Amino acid sequence: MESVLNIKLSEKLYHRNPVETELGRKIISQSIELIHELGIEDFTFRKLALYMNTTEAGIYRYFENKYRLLTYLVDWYWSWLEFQISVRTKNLPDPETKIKKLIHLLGTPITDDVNTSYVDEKLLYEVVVREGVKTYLTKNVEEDNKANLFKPYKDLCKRIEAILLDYNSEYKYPRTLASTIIETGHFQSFFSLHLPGLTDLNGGKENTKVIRFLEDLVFSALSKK
Amino acid sequence: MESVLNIKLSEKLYHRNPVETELGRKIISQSIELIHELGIEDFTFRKLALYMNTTEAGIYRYFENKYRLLTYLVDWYWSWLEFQISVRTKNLPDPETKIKKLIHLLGTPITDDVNTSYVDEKLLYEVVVREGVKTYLTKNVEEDNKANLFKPYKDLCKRIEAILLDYNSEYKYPRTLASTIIETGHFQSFFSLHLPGLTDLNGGKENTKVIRFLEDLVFSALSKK
DNA sequence: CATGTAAAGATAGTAATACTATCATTTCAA
DNA sequence: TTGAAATGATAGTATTACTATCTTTACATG
Repeated sequence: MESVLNIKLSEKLYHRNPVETELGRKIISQSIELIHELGIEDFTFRKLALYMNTTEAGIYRYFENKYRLLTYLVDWYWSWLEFQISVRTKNLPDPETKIKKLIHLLGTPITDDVNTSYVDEKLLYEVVVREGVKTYLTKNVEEDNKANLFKPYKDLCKRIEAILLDYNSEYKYPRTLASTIIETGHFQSFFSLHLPGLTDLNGGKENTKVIRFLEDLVFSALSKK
Repeated sequence: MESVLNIKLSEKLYHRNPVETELGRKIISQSIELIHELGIEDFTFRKLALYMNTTEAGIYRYFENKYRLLTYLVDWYWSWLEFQISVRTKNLPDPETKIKKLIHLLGTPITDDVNTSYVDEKLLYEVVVREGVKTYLTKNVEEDNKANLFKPYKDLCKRIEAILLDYNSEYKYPRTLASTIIETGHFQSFFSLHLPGLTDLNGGKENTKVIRFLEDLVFSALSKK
């Protein structure tokens, strides 16, 4: 077994399942590196083929185009994160601690998970922060949504929603708050690194300040008046 | 005078100032339509030239590439919105009313402003919601930021920050909350239209539910404990 | 009225992108 | 040993993302 943790993703995402072959797994790991380096706009399958010493046609056998590949990577990340959250909050005593834990998990690029050999989670986290929204902010969202391409994201939102409701079952917008936490965590983390003028959260080590902001925001929203 | 309201944008955004010529203004109005129709990924200068019955080379004389044009449009929108907020909150009696007003302005695509002849604000609003973040979620953010390409966005955040502080001068994250309101407003509005599974805000007319969620979120965050 | 200049139109060309197709070779499993 | 699946090698096509050049139009000024 190459990987202890096996993440199953929709077959609509690929032509040939990349986790089943050597080349497929190499496409995953190397594309994370190259998208990280170039950004999705400048990233091409030709460049990836050169980068990993294979042929363009070979990559097209696995993925229809670079946006499908990106969606695959992002979906993989959401599934992995949901798994992390489920495992790491399971035995926590109360909902408050759970919420703190999950905000922490959302904001912290975890050091490379030894159970997933061909994915560098730290790098993937940065790719998801910068490129993730580009999977759904498109003209064909609805079509892609019908094909269930955003299921892992929805599942993650639902899990977070359940934890939020556990803390305050009266709260009116649990799912909205769930997606807000995820997206806000990402773009504030991006701002603090690259556009410091847009946030008060710079300077701190890692994302500690983003995490504190989110805690403040979430607990004030959830507290009953 | 074609346009009563004149918005001045950085010269780094264009080769030739589009507002000064007939063709330039036509590029603005028609590109909003075509980006709205195709999405920025499928939009090309060639298609735009065909669409507006001119030549590709002509468009390149105004804008370096489609992303610069997009940034121009988005910057225009932020400047226009900041102006709207400043005018429409100026004479309001108290900070609470001002905050409500600005959330309303952020969430509502205002019907076409008669003062800006060559821009359809409703259409532009939808373009900004779907494509806006793609101007800064790139590999070259920092470079573009140095060239001041995001100044209108920063100015808007600062204005919102000032209003938030007016309501509660003790609040620790006013600028972060400002950018959070803007971005959350956009993507929740997008979710409610295209990915209803991700939000509790569907069904309502226009963005009223998004607006109510934001009010709830902002006032809980700002209220002193 | 003549003339100069700025803008726009017309046309062409080039390197890179985004694919698809075909055929040969390797691998490994029955 | 044989056959299927995966990979590699090569080629080709339409489109994209530009740049360059030359002509025409418009209009402003002396």
